[in-house]
Amino acid sequence: MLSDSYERIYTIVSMIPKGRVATYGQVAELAGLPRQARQVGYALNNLPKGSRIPWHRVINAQGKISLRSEGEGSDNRQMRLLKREKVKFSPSGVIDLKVFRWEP
DNA sequence: AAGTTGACTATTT
DNA sequence: AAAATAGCCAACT
Repeated sequence: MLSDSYERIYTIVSMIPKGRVATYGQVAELAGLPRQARQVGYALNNLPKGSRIPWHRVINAQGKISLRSEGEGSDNRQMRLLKREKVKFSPSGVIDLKVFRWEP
């Protein structure tokens, strides 16, 4: 049984258009849960199995990937998926939020 | 019930 | 510029 907050978060994340990204704080705010960026991450960690939520389009405010076991390796699923969405990464692996941030 | 944890963010070192 | 600190608040144990 998932909390309502989780469902709101999943709903918002599902709305992120292809080729765009959103920060945790932004998702939280859009979901009606301001200041609860952490909760967004928490929710994504508990992603329902089999859901097609584009969790890879959610990144932190620094424009970087925030997965718990990040590691510098290029084999991060998230980065690969984002590249497939035509999202550009800086040489440092940073996404230009000025360009790719989702603005509803 | 009370304390710990965390896919965060902004501020300060 | 990068790393540590503080603030935040719901979910988890």
